[in-house]
Amino acid sequence: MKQNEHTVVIVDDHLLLSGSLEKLINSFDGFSVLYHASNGKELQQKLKTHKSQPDIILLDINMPVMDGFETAAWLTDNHPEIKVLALSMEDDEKVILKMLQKGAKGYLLKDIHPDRLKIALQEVMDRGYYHSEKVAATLLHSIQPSYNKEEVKFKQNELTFLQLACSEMTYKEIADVMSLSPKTIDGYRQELFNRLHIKNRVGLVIYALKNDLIKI
Amino acid sequence: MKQNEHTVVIVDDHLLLSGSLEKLINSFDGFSVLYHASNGKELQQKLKTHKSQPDIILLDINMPVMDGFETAAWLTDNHPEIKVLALSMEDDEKVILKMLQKGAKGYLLKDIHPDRLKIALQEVMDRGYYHSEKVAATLLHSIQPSYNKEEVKFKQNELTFLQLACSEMTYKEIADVMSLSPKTIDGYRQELFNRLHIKNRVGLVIYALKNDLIKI
DNA sequence: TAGAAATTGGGGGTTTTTCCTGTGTTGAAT
DNA sequence: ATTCAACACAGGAAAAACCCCCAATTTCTA
Repeated sequence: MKQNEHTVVIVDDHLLLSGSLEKLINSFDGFSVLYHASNGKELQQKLKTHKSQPDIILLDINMPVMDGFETAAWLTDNHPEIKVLALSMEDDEKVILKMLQKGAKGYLLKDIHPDRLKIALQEVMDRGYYHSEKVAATLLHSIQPSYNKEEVKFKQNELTFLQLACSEMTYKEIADVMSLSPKTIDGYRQELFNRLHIKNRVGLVIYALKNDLIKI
Repeated sequence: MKQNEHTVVIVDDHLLLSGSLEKLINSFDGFSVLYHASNGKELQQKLKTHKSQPDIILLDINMPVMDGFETAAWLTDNHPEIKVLALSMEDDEKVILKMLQKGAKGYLLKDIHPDRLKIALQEVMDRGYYHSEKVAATLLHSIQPSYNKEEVKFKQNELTFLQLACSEMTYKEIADVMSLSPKTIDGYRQELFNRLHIKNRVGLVIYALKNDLIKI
């Protein structure tokens, strides 16, 4: 490593990406890759054993073992001096916001042009943050007031019921696992049916799927 | 491009990956990247305008406009001499099989080690095909005789019922639109519940979703 | 601190779903 | 000609889902 060079660590379980990314970054003037890790746990260990710390960590979100959210949170707590740049395919507003709340200094989408990566690394070192255009737009959107997009929020119990109702359990069984009376469960059901304008449990499942409330 | 060098075209909408992948492949002895495309449509155009054809096309599956399946099918029909190597994150058996049916000569998972990519390219040129270990295992599994994994086929009426049952209609309504007696519909229901080992209509919806019988 | 709102759940009813068993008809195979 | 399998459908009944109205308690809030 040359002097005055900024160092990067890549945390991604897609070896093909991280491997070729390393070549790319090493070709950038002023940046070099220290090492890789394929998940958060591995990163924790390597941070301990390697003497020199990276300036920037390029962090993927979807990883086995210890995902990007957990890892970012841990890094913010334990290594606040290291700048975390999230690198992900998802431009889902909720994911982006969550990642930034965990302390990421920037969020890059994997569909950016390679040249952009250099700009991103430079900006993070210079100004302390960087975001893809799409991400910036998403962020802007997230702070806009939402006029007609009727806000559908769920209380914790309601959400739990809704998710359980998307399984093969009967309402009686749901009442049991939630330690509530079947009548209360029936109350949740009626309330949700009315609010979401649905006719039966099938409608509930469809709604939950369309709104990412459950995973199949 | 040097003589005797094999040429590669990358089709992927993740510019970051395709950009750094290019660097990687160009560093391989005997391989060089001709150009990129970020979807099937773009590839079609570039194949027309560029005079020299690639030996191999590295093809992502998830793309906007014209996805990997469509593109692979088109390539097989129109450029059978070009070897298509699918490159994807999904190790879902159905996806792999579908891609190979469309004519792909190989299937690489994005979590393979960069060194593997060179082997894959080499193998495709030498032997005509290459698969990741995981993919090979999946393929092997898929051709094993399925003893207990009973083949689930649906008769036309059964399938229609199943799909309608995934809406908010009552069985009575389904019977009406299918011009059958509610009792017949009930017969379909019982038969399906038994065959698919499900307990109620929610189970039916989940099953239909998992098996791509309906779209949300 | 009174009143409103949210939370929980009971009473009691109808409709739909779920389940089991049985019957007549048809068309193909023996 | 008989047997067999499939299909469409019926009767009957229990369980679950669905629906409306009401009440006690807590919690928020004006």
